Amino acid sequence: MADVATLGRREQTKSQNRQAILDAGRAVFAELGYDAVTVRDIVRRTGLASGTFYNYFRSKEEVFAALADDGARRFAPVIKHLREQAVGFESFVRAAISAYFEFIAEERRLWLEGRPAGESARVLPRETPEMQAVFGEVRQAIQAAAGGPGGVPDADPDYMAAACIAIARDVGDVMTTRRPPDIAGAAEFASAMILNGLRGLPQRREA
Amino acid sequence: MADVATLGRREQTKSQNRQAILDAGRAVFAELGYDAVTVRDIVRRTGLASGTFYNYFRSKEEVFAALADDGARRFAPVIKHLREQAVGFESFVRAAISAYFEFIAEERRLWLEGRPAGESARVLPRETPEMQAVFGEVRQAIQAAAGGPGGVPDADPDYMAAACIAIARDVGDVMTTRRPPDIAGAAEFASAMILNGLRGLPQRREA
Amino acid sequence: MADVATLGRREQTKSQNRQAILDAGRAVFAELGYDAVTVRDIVRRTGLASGTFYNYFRSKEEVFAALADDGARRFAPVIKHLREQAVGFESFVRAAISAYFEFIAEERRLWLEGRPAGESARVLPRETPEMQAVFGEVRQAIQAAAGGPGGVPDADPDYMAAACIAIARDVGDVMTTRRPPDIAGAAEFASAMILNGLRGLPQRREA
Amino acid sequence: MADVATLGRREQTKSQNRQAILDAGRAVFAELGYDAVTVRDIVRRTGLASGTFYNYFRSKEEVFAALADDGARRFAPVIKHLREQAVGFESFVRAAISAYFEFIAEERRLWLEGRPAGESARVLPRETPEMQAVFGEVRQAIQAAAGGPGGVPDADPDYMAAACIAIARDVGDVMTTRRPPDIAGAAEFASAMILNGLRGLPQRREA
DNA sequence: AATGAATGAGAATTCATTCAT
DNA sequence: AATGAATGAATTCTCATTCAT
Repeated sequence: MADVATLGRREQTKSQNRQAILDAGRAVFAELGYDAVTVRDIVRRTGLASGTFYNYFRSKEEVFAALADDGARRFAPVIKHLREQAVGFESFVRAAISAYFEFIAEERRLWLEGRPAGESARVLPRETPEMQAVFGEVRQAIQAAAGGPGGVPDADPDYMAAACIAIARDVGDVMTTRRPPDIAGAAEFASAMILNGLRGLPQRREA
Repeated sequence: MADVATLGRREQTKSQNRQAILDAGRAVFAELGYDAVTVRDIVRRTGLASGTFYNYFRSKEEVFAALADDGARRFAPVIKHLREQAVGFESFVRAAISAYFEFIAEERRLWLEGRPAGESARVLPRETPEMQAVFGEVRQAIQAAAGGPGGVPDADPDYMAAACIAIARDVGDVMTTRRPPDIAGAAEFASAMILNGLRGLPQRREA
Repeated sequence: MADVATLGRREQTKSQNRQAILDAGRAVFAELGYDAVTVRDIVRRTGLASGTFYNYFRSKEEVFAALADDGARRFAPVIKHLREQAVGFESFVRAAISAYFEFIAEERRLWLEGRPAGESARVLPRETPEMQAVFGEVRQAIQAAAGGPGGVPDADPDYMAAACIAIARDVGDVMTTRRPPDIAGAAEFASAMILNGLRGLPQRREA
Repeated sequence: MADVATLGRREQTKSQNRQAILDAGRAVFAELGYDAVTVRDIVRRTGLASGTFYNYFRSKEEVFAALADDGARRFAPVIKHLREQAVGFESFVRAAISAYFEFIAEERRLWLEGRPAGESARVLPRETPEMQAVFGEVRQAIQAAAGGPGGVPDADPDYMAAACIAIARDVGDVMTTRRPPDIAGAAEFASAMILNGLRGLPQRREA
């Protein structure tokens, strides 16, 4: 945690500083939530001088965007892999939900670990830039698959994407509040809800 | 508990100020969004002196909470009425979803009406304290009905409530971005997604 | 000098604060010059809290403008009196020039008094908001009188005003650098330059 | 003193950088005005590294001073030529004023050309370092000629120089605000004002 | 209670200057 | 010499909160 802060400033090369800011940003976004975060919070966490921040980013918005970008870059292949790996839409949904639930349970665990017992999470893992990016990927995947051969019904793709992500996100949120979180049970629930929900949807064209 | 008619003059003024602050809070939360709102914004809107605010609330958080409370009190009977009116869970879901979608579409319309064309909505109707309260009511309703005679399956009630609300909320959000919003279509989509989704859920007890 | 700063804050009434800011503004504008002055400089000088400044003015620009306004209000009657008092334009010019030169010599004297010997003036008295206002008054007076019965020639009034003020200002500047300043001599010089200069001007209409 | 041809390669580069900084300084002083200019502005314009600036100048003040020096060196012969060319003081004044007014009108025109219509000039040509230098030259010329055979009266030379320059400068400023600027008229006005003004001046010695 | 001016901590941002490379 | 990232003091401005009236 204090690693970055305890490094001498001089030793940090240029790209290390950029990374230090991103790391600090990730940490404080997770800790305080996007709106509560100030540029100062990020800077403080890096141990850099305040002016240095502005050599890399113009605002916390840019940091968030860069983080989301990073996330998208890292997760896009994972999602892609999941889709290729899976036989049919159903197995894709189950795999994606499981991966997501495991990820947020782990994030939550890490978060609670570093905290005094009384303090409860203020920010949900799914609000991190990375997760925003993942949601974007999934949305695109569903929208692309709508009405296609994968088994996704020919209903409104925006509605479908919104509904699927909403279920995963909010069931996941409930799951992470449980001690211990029942990852398998929650994943089974969310997957069933999504798959059955989609299955019964009215088709857009012809019966 | 204390009837308005039984309040003396002084208490009248007192509660008028409280109400003025709540009204102002509702307005600015809707206008600016929770995070962007400052106590000054609320106070300015009331015309009261800034110090007066602190006679009634300690922070904007308290105002928001009071508003949500108000909402809960006002909407609880509406929800109840909807449930009593409906024959079975399905017709309750359809009625509730339709009512909600109509409400947010109307809110959105009113919002856009008062704006120059270019400006897009910054705050979603469902983020208002009142809607938070409605979601709470619905959550309780579903949780109470789980596994009961109304047709709600015997699955995890927290997950079910979360999933149902999530679908309604996020499909509703997508709907309100469309010009014109297809209320009936979106309601049909969300209802089908919820009802079919729930129907296929694994039961908790027995096979 | 420290009077204002040593007063307790509480004792200062609202209008006293406004005045304190204006006084501080006048002092620091004279000391540092308009561009170099920061809001902080003004605030520091008042002993008030930084936020208090913004209860009265939005920027140093507003302070300067208020000061100039003040100056205009105070000097307008003086100029007017000078004009009424004077028989003809010539005696007005002589009186105005003398008054001006006496004023800046005095300002300069006061300024030097409070300074260590080595330090030279950084800001000319004529750059104060008050003097800006006076120049404005004089400009209007000359422009109004052009071609009229007072003896002001019928040449371009803007050019005349600019030239007269320019002479007074710059000869005055040179005068104040002399030890001791020869007020009478400089006034005689400037008056002669202005009056003879104007006298020989080509008329605008007819020979 | 050191001829360019005698400079070695290294010195060549050195003086190229110095010149680049001066050029950039001239440009940004003209564009932004002295006070608004930052060292960064100058450096940015050169394309050099920020640290390099400090190998040549210690501050923007030094750049301005060097520019003024340059100007003085370049304009001194021009002024001298004007004086030698002219028969008598009057023709010198007329020639100098005309040259000056043509110069600032042209500068103004060039400035406005590169601007959107709404934007008005922020920096006066006469505030450039070069013009400061020219004024210095003229001041010396007048001071040197005072009471001499050229027709300059035997009055206080500092006052005379100040008054003449003041008239030219401020009438010129007014002229450049007019669309189109009446160069000939303004020059006639300023020349007449100066020459008649000087003519009537009280002599210093003898009655 | 109500008032509203005063407060001062804290946020964003800029920029002259340094200094390791 | 040249480079240019790092520095951190300085500046503007906002806002929750207090408190004398």
